[in-house]
Amino acid sequence: MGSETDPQSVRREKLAALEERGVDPYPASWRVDDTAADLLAGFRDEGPPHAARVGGRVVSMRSHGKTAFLHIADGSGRIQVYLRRDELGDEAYSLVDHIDLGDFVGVAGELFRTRTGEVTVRAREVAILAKALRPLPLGKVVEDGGEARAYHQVSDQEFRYRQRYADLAVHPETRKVFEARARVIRYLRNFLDARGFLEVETPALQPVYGGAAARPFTTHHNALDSTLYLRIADELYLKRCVVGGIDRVYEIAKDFRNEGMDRFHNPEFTMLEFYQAYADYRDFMELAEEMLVGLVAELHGGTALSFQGRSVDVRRPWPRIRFLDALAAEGVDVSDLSRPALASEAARFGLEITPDEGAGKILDGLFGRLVEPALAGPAFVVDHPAVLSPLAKAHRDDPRLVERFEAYLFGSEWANAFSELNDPRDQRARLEAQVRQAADGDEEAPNVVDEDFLRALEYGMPPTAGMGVGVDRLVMFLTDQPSIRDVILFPTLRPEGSAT
RNA sequence: GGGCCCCUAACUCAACGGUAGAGUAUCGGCCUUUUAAGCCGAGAGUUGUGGGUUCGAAUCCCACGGGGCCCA
Repeated sequence: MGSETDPQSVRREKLAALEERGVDPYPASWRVDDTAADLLAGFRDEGPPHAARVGGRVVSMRSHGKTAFLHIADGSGRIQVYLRRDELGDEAYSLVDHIDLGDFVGVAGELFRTRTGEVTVRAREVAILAKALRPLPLGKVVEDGGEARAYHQVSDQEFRYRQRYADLAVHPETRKVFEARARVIRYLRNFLDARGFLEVETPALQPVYGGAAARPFTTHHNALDSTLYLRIADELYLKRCVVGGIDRVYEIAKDFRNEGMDRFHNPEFTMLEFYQAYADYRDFMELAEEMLVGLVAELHGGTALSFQGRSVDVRRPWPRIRFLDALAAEGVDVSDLSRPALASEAARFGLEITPDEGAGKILDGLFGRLVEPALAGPAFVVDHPAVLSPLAKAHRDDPRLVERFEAYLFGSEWANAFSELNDPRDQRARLEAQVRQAADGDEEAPNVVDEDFLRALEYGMPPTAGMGVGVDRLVMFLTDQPSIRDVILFPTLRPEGSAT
């Protein structure tokens, strides 16, 4: 295969040539004193020359015979390097012939400003730090008055998701998304820490799954010879913590749901859940508003947020829309919440339902079709029917409803909260009803009652509010990324059939 | 689960039933302040895979694979 101009063969040949000269193409270390960004920021035209010692990946190269310019990129940004044969000597300069785009190099020298005005490291010493055997699809990037114009960048989404390492190496803006993601998570942690919440870790491997309606991933523990499930939610364990007296508790963790994948769903995703004793869902609406307003200010300043061409203002307070009122406003008859009545309403609105879908599913479907798309600005949907929410407390004013809200943004739910159900008798009845649903074919209902959870509730759980936040989706909104795969470093993909 | 769209050189794209091309990248040559460096020259493809229609298929049809978008 290896014709002489095939990039990978060429690189292997250069590597062999280096080793023949006694140059280690993968040295153990190279002391770095500076980052590209610091050097550029700290440069002064007057005064003695500023020493510079950097390392980075070669992302562009212009060789002129006895001189060469290249740009190297480190974690902070990129900086130009200027190599002269008369200053480096023939032997050191000949390294230039063995450097390819994508190689890591170390450069020591001093800063100067070129004729065209770019702050540049004039090299006194050059070393190859790691030879790249595989070419990166490096497009050309031109700094144009602060704006980086890029040419011929890889646009193939599959490549970007499957080879995120190359995507990151080639697209600085991809890294920006993940820096923003880290800021979001840091903000959430600080937000809760500052309010006295304790961060905990609960099991990802669970003998009984619960806390949400979803099909689980199933696995097996060999030593115990027992089936275990990857958690679909943290809820039931965090409530156990509240039973134990951790009045304010939270967890940021991966949940796993064995369901379809799309722009808003990845099989493993990051969930924040937090619980506060002696609070109710109304308190948490305030908290949700504070949280999002704070995040928007943290990431963008101000209260404006744009997502995929739509712009909203997140200023408080947000409208509170009662679930059944919203459906009624669309013409749905919600006077009878029995399954037959709802099924006929669904038919009237052209919503197909299957026999195993209960009243809750139908309500959910009607709501998703008729109401959700219109919820562009921040809003709370509140007071859901009890059938939809087996873990929420019955509404103090209307026993058909529960004390629950979902926070919406850009037509999509990003948070879900209840006044938590703490009556162990009511909770048992609802969990047993779920198991019956499972027996009737509902694959999203848990198949056994979590007796240990009920035991915990029987010891007594104070009145408590709880909220779950889909962190990935929140990051999508805050970073204006169109797909959940753009905010997960290594999203789930179908396994590659054949390599290379 | 259903519908629509995409897959051509390493990258970005053209060719839309009649010989598969360009720019970048790569390779060789020249070049001591360039920056999408420049000039001269070269190599590079089982057009995602498999089948079919046709004198002839990247192009039309079918299946499969992968991806994207929309809907359930």
